[in-house]
Amino acid sequence: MSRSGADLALLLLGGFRTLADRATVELAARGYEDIRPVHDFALQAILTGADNASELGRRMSVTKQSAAKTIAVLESRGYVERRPDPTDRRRMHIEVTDRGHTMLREGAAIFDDLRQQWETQVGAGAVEQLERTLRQLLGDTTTRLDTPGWLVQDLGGES
Amino acid sequence: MSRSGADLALLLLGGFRTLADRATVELAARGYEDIRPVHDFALQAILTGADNASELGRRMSVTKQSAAKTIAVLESRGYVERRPDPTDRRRMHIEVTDRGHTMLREGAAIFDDLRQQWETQVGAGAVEQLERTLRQLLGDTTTRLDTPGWLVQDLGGES
DNA sequence: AATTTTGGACAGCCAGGTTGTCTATTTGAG
DNA sequence: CTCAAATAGACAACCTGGCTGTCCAAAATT
Repeated sequence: MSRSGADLALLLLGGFRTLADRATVELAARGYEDIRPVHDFALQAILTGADNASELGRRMSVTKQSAAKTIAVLESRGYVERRPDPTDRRRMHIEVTDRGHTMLREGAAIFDDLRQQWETQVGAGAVEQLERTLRQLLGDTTTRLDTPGWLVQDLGGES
Repeated sequence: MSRSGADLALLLLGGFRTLADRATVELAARGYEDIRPVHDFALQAILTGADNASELGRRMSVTKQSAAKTIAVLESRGYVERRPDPTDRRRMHIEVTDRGHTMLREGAAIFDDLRQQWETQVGAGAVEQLERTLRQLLGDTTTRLDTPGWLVQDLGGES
């Protein structure tokens, strides 16, 4: 029964939110309470070369001002440090701290874990198939994951 | 090659964004320039019984204040009308206007169209499989699609 | 009749984007 | 070598779309 296209969109969003929300909860449980997936991804971008605000902005498809704000948050939380670039005095070089590295590792582990849970639910083949289809559909589209204010939601504490 | 769980999350988000962004563009092209999928979904909720702010809030898992804001937007754009409920003078009854109905139909058509495009890209079977898997994984989780500020993005006008 | 619940509105706050403006520095053209 | 253009970053002001808190009027319940 071919459902509507809107349903399909909702399912995709639901899938992402489920993963992201659970990851947020897990991260919080491990002591990274003030962090959401966006920060995780930003950190990853920084680690892989986007070591200044302008470049980070380009990578994440947001303005450099927004990128600077994100960096400020990461810095205040102790995940990165900023220091003047010795060769270009306009730049502030961004470096991921030890805490940042650790958080990144934990984050990746959590996501991998979630993926595995899904595999036990529907079989590894189904998850792979899902990924393959999506990859094929999206091609090389870069996904910007900006301003998901909703990632910060309560997540329904089991009060 | 089993990629990381984070990739999977990004793919899901990317899939949703692709659909949502394209739908926004299409809607705009058809004269609904000030509308994003959230409004579409809110309208749908209103149509199916959430005919007052408090109820709409419950349906969309947001506060009644937020729901009221959304309604105010929809009203100012002419998609709904508010009129006092004759039987309960606390309530403002919300009604979808003709324009609202039309927009809803167009929106659904657009999403269906996008889905069909995907089917021609990867085959109807793959899309169905993807849906089946996601449905299985998500179960009866209700997806809240609040505050996607990012749905409003430029979408890279082809200047 | 009095209390509790509910619907709605208003104010103020926050996050995370945006544009616009400005300075310092580097780069590149002539 | 000099001067113009591009780039990095910061600051301010604004917008959207959530949130909480407070408050009032109208049900609903006791």
